[in-house]
Amino acid sequence: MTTLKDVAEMAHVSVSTVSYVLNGKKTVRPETLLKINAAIKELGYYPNQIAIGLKTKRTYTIGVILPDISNSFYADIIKGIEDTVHLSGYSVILCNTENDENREMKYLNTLLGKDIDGLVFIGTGKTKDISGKFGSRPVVLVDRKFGNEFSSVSVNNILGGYLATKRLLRDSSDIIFLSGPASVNTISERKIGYRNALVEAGVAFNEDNVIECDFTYDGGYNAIIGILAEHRRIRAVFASNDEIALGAMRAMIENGVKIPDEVKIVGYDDIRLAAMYTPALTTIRQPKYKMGKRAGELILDMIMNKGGEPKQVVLEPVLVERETT
Amino acid sequence: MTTLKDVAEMAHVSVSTVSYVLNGKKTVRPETLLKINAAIKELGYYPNQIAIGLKTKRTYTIGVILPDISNSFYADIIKGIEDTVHLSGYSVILCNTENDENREMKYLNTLLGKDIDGLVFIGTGKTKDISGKFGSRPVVLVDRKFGNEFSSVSVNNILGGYLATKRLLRDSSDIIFLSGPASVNTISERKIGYRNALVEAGVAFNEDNVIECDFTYDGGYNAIIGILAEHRRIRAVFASNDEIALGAMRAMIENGVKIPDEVKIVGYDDIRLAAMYTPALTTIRQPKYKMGKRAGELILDMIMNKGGEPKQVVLEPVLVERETT
DNA sequence: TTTTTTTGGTCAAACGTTTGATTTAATTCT
DNA sequence: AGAATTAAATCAAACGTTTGACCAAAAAAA
Repeated sequence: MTTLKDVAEMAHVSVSTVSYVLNGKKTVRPETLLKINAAIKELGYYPNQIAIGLKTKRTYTIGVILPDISNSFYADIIKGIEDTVHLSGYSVILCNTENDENREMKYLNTLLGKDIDGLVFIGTGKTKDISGKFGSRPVVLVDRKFGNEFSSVSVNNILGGYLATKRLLRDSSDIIFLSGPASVNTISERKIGYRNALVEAGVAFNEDNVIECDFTYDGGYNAIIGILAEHRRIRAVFASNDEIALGAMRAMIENGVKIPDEVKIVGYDDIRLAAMYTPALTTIRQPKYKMGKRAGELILDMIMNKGGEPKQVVLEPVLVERETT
Repeated sequence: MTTLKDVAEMAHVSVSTVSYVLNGKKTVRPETLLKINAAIKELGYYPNQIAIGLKTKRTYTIGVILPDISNSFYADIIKGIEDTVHLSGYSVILCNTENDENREMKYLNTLLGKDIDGLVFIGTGKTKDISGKFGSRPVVLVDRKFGNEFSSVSVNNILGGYLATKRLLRDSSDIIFLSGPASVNTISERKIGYRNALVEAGVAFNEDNVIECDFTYDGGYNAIIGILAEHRRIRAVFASNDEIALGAMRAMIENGVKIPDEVKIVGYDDIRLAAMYTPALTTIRQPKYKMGKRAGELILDMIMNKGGEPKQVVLEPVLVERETT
């Protein structure tokens, strides 16, 4: 490895001179500049970020903790983050928790030791009290919120639920809500939106119409199979994510119910599959990439300006209409 | 930030003593141990990895360069990598090139400066000569190969093409190969497998049956629409990835051709959608997660054992049969 | 008891930078 | 030409660790 010292020796100047020109903090005589540049090139020198980090307390690295990178929702978010921060010279450390709180804790500690400049945190949601877990560094929460203590970027889930339900209401007032686990915050908000749309339209909210199922393809599938087994008529379904919707559709197709002729469906998220399915799924699009982008901007801002007041940015979901409605 | 020095002062010992106990490199009197541990706890001390890295030349960080994290193929790979290396205390830096060679170059330089311990590289494929780009650190290539100069983990694409074609051959000898860009290595290997299966079965290889299309859903869709427009009869399709297959299916469904009754289809990759589609797609599964896992193991091995001979591991794809055959 | 060995601990240099303080050289002003 | 100013370059300490060399005291061997 070539160091500043090697360069300095070759150029017959001091280490600090080289450092100064590298950082453009002082001017030097044109000829010295030439010598130094020549030496740098000749030796193939590049600065050691570790040493710089030790001195400056800036690592140009941010950590991202998230539940599952192979879930396209999170993949899109991290892509948004990486895309924006890399423009400012930052790298991102990926921490995949697999929804395991212990692993989450472990990563938190690792990252603290690594002296990251900032952290984007998408928790498992199992840990309720996260205050004081981050030390004093900039943190932004994504798709989660804990009061106003931390900066966050989230999307308006109440609106999302409302939009979906309202669309369905055009065709039927009997709408089944295929809910994920009610304990998850985002889900319960979607339910509120669902309810709001209902009461606004003057239709009674009926708890029997909300069915709590696994947050998966199979969850949706089984839920519909269950309903069908009761010989209950289905007219419209709002699924709290797209995979559930797809599973539900599968169950219907298998049982010969026609979509969208007999049943209308709207999902949530707008994952890649949604548009590729046949029939293509109407859904509430989450601005995933944008969430990541805004999170990246927020964290960069906090790093540059040494904190400041926590900011809450909330994005708006949009209904994208396709073939299931 | 609390440092070793703070701990040392509080425990009334020297800095080195604390360091030694932290690393378990020397034994100390039980009472000193107690004092030190107490001080560590009291101060909430955790070691500064940057400083450690500077001294030891070990950052416990590996870089992963890949074309697109929002592509589930790569997402699964990086998940495999992260899962395995994190067990040995390594973090991964994510570098998303967006298939841009300039960005790829930039990341390479950044990572060199960061003093990563190793690099997993999934190039854009546009850069042909990658020798000498990595300096001397451990590198493993995934899903790509450049002679035997570097360690690599890849999957046997010839076998994959063969397996798919052989399955299709059971129903028809007229098999269309929806190829991605022929310039990509993995694709051309799949084509070789396709050809091998054909000749083995004594059916003539017909270049008209291989259709080069975009490596996307739309690519597959358009290709089939094109064929249908020529009133050409389709009996079996081997698509070089699942998205192409899905697009192709869409085109067929729209035109009333029955799958699998009239046309059999097999895709490639086994992405998440494949199983969720209706009809569920028969496909060649790439062991994505395992590829990542093996890559992680390889890089760890190289780090521990200071290099050694480059190893080539090649994994086997498997046919997973679903509803389109 | 004296010498040797072991145990428990400290010293100080080093890793590759940055940067305030300082020195030296070059330029401008009388 | 000499003094004053400015520009260019250097010194040396610091960042938080690790680790080979060293030392003192206690334990074991002579």
